[in-house]
Amino acid sequence: MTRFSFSISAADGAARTGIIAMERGEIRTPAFMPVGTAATVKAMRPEEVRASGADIILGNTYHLMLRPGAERVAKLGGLHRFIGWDRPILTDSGGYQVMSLSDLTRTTEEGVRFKSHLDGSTHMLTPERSIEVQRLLGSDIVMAFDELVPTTSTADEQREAMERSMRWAKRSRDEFDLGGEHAATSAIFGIQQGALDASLRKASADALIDIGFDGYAVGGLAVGEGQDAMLGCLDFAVDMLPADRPRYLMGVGKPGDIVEAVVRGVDMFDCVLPTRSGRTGQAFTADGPLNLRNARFAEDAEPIEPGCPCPACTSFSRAYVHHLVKSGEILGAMLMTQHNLWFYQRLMQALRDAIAAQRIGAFASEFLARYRRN
RNA sequence: GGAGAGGUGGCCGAGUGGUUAAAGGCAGCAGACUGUAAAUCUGCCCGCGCAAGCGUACGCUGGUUCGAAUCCAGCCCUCUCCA
Repeated sequence: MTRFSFSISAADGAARTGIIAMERGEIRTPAFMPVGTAATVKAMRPEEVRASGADIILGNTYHLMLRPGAERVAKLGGLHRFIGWDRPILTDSGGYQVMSLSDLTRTTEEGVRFKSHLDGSTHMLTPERSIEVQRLLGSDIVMAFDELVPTTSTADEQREAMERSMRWAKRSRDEFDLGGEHAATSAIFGIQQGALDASLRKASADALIDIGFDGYAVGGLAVGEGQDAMLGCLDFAVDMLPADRPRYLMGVGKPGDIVEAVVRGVDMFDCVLPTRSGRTGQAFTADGPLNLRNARFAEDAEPIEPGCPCPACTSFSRAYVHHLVKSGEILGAMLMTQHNLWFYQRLMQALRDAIAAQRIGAFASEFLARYRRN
């Protein structure tokens, strides 16, 4: 029985590659986790997500507690059984929604009171309830309940939010430890906050380390600060987190962001881009993103990305996908999502291979030069 | 043959004297999307021009008026109902 272990097989500079071993399966790092907010990676069947190379997917506390309800999912045997995915699932704590739905929320020391976006009903999310929901879902990697603020908020607001997040991290850890069998078979990650401020990031990291977590996330980035600012923050923030534990950059990102973050020592990522952009017509390729809605693809017989081994590319032309996307056909969203998930997972495999081959620097510069050329 | 309704920019469809190059929707063209309130959102969308602006435009022709998509006359066409 392996509750949770992280073994690094190779390192190249700050970058590392390895394996997170859990009861439900191994996670190859650096890893990309497709986002399945509402108990589905949109437009994909679980076997298609797996076939793309994903070892783990992400689910969301906020959405699932509102619909269908955590207790209902638990009654039906847990999230894995409910959605037909037997590998690890990481659940977000709902902290992100505190910010993205901030006009509907009120934050106090106890937690966050918010109105459901579904029916307007009022709910309370506390660290304890967030962890309980994640336990009811049967999450493999539980995220501490945190609060993130825009990087443009005042220094006082950033400090207060970070400090409150650390108090909530302690409460999250304590609640997790009361979880009995669930605690014995799953893991919990803390989330570093502190906006772009090095001293706040350091204080946050130290607080988390003092509490002790299985893995450590960098939170509160990729929220509009721009890539330069984000990478500048990662330059110091990542190194503040324990080197022998998985480091997870939440919500990131674009292919270039992921490459840059891996170079800086990040092991895990999640992002809605491959799935959401797929549904809105954007395909990722090694030569940069393509908007398949564009008229120039109307009679293009090439696959979405020439050379790509994914099922969408081996069977269909850009012209067909262009037609499907423009027509609003469901298959268009499916094929685009499938290609994008394959692209992301192939990128992660290439990063793992490059680190193992001790050539992450060369790989990164080659990838970024080619990706940005177009 | 009789009665009625109507012809508006690629399509649908507002608009009944000036603030109308003409609402809105669709189609079209492009952009955005980073721990998913997203199969979503934003911009452009008569021609020429960077722009000010100029030209052309609400079935056709003519008229009323300082001014007409809007009022009048004739003509052409479409639809509904009655014979």
